[in-house]
Amino acid sequence: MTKKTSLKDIAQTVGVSTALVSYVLNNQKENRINKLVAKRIREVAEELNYRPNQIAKSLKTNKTYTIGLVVADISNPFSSSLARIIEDEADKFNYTVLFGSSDEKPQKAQKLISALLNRQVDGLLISPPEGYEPQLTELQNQGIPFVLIDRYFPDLKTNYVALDNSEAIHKAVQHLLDSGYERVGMVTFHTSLFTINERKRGYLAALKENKIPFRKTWLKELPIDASGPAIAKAVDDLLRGQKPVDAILFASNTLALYGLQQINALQLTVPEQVAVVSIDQAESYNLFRTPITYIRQPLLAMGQLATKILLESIKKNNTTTQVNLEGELVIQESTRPVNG
Amino acid sequence: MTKKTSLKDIAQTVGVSTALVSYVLNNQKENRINKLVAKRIREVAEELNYRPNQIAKSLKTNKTYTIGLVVADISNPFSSSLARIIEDEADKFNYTVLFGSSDEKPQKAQKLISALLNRQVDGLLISPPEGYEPQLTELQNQGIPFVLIDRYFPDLKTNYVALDNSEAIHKAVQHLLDSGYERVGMVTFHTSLFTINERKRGYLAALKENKIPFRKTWLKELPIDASGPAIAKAVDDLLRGQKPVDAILFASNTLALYGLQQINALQLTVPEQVAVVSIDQAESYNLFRTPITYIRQPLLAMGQLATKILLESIKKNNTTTQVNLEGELVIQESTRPVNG
DNA sequence: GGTCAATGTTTAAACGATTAAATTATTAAT
DNA sequence: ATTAATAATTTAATCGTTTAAACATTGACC
Repeated sequence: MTKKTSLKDIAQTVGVSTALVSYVLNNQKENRINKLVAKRIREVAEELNYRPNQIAKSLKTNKTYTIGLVVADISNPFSSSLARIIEDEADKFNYTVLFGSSDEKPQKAQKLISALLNRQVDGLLISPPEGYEPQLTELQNQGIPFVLIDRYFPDLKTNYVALDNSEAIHKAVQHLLDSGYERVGMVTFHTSLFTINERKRGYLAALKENKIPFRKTWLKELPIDASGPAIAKAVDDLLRGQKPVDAILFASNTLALYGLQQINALQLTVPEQVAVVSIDQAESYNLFRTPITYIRQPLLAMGQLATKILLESIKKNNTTTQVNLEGELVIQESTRPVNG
Repeated sequence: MTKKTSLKDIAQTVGVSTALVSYVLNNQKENRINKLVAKRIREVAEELNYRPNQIAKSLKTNKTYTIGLVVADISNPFSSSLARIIEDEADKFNYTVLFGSSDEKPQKAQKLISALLNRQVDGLLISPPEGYEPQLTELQNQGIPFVLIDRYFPDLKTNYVALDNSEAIHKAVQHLLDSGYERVGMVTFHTSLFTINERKRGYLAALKENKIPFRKTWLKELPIDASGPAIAKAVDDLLRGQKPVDAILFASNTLALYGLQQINALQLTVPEQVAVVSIDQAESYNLFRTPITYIRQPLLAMGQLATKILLESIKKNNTTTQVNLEGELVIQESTRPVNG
C-alpha cells in the first residue's frame, strides 16, 4: 500500500509551506501567488496523485458536502427512483448522498439518523415512518437542517415536499365515477401517517360529493408492512361476495403490485369485471395485460425541489418551505368507461 | 443552532481532561478509572447530548467504517435489492454504505469512486462498467480494498462475487430444448463485459451440444443503454418473419420487462406462441399473465459474501477471493412443455 | 534613502478526537 | 517514615487540512 500523499508531501517536494500548497490547490489568493511556483505545485500534486483528505477538510471547515437520505425501503422502486433523482441533483452541487432504509420503524430511523449525524452530514432528507414526530422536533431543536419528502406531519412546522394526496385521489375517484363505475373500493394502509390518510379522505370526500353512500366493506386498510398474501386476501374480499366492487383504487405501488396479481389469479378481466387505478406508476405495470390508469407522482420535481430546499436550508435559511405537488392522472385502459 | 458538544465541553463541565473523557466513553482502561468519575462523565455526556464527531475520529484512526457501493443504476431493481442487502449486512458490522450510480460510464464511475475515496471509505464494492479494467488495476496498485460484484474481468486478479453466468444460461437453454422448443432466441447486450458474454457463450454452447445449428437472426445484441422501444423492436424482429423463434431468453430484467411488454403488444400467448425465460426475477413479473420461468440470482448470498470479503480485505487480508455462485432455474408456466 | 504599497510566502493555531508517555495521588509494605 | 507499587489522571503530540496574521522582499516615488 503506497502511503497516501498529503499536503505536507507536496510541500516538501516543492520546498514550500503547506499553506502555500493549500492556497494553490484551492485556487485562493491567485493573484498573490507566483505563477511558476503554483504551476510546480500543481505538477507535483498530479505526479504524487494527491487526493485531498476530505475528512481533514471537513473537520476544519465543519462542512462535509454530504446529505443523508432516509427512505422506508431502498429496494422499493418508489424509493430507489427518488434516490436516483436526489443523487443526480445533489451531484450538481457537488454533494454526496448517504442512504439508509428505515424499514418503517422509528427506532431504525433513529439509529440511522444518528449514524448519519455522527458522520456529520450537512442535512437530511427524510421520508419519516409513523410516529416520528418527537424525533423530528428534536432535530429541529438541535438546528439540524432537514426536509421531509413524500410524507409530513401537518402539526409540525417543518420543510416538506409531498404529493397533494387528497386532491389526487379525489381526481381519480371522480374519474371512476364519471366513467360509470358505481362501487368503488379502495385498498390502503391503516396508519396514522397523514399522507396516507389524506388518500382515504380524498376517496371518502369524492364519494360524498357524488352522493354515493360509502360502505365500509369497500375500504380495506392493511398494516403498513402487509405481506403479499395479506394484500391478495384484501383484494379477494373486495371482489367476492354478493355485492363486489366494480373498481379498485390502490393506494401504493406495492398494494397495486400484489393486488393485480390477485386479480390475475382470480382470472378477472380488467376493466370489464373490475376497473383499476393505482397511485405511483411503475414501468412494470405494463406487464399487466391491461395498461393501468394511475396517478403520476411528480418524482422528479419532488426530488429536485426537496434537494434544493435542503441545500438552501443548509446555507442558513430560516424560512420554512412547504410544498404540495399536484399529481397527474394518467388515464389508460384499466378504467375504460362502462359501455364506452 | 445549539453548538455541538465536544469532548472538551464534557471535560470542562466535569472538571477533568479530555483524555479521561475519551477513555471513559470508549470503555478503555476501565479498571484504572475511578468508577464515580466515570459515572459522572457518562451522565454529563448524556445531558449534553454528546455525539462523537466521527470525522475527527476518522482523521485520527484513519478508519471511517464506511464502504462505497458503485452500481450501474440504483433505480434498477437488481441494484436496489442488492444495495438493500449490502446495507443490512454492512450494518451488522457497524459499517455504513455510501452509494452511487455509474450509469454504465467509466467516467462517471471514476468520478464517483474518486469522491468516495476522498471521503476516505475503507473499501469499495463495485459493479464495474465496460472497459473499467485500467482503473481497477490502478486501485489495486494503490492498495485500496475492493470487491467486484455481479461483474468481473477474467484477466484481472481481483476479488469478485458473481453468478456463474454461462452455466446458468446453459441450464436454461437446455430446459427449453428439453421442453420441446426448437428455435430458441436470445436478447442480450452487445458489450465487452465478460459477465454478459458468458451468457451468450452458455447459450451458444447449449445449442451446439444439442446439435442445433445456430442462426444469427436468433441472437439480438443491444447497446447496454438500449431504450424500451429498441428492445421492443428486437423482440418484434425475433417474432416476425417466416421463421420466428418459439422461445426467447432475456439476458436481464430490463430486457425482459420491455420484451414482455412487446409480447403483450403483439398479443402473443405465452408459452403457446412463444416461451420465455429471463435472468433475474422481479416481483413485477407476476403481473404478466403467465408466470415467467427465470434464473434466480442468489442476491442475498452475493451481497452478503461480497460484503464479508470486503470487510476481511479491509482488515488486511492479502488473499484474493473469487466466487462464482450458481443460479437456480425456477420453472414456471412460461416454459410449459410443448404438447405437455 | 526612507516610506509605502504591493507581492509572495511562512507561521502557527485550530478543528475534535486518540493515545503513548509522563505525572501525580493513594495505598500498602517494610 | 520511607519506599514501592498501584491507581488515577494529565500532558502533549498527532491525524491532514485551513486560514488569519505575520513576515520578508521588491519596487515606486518623493
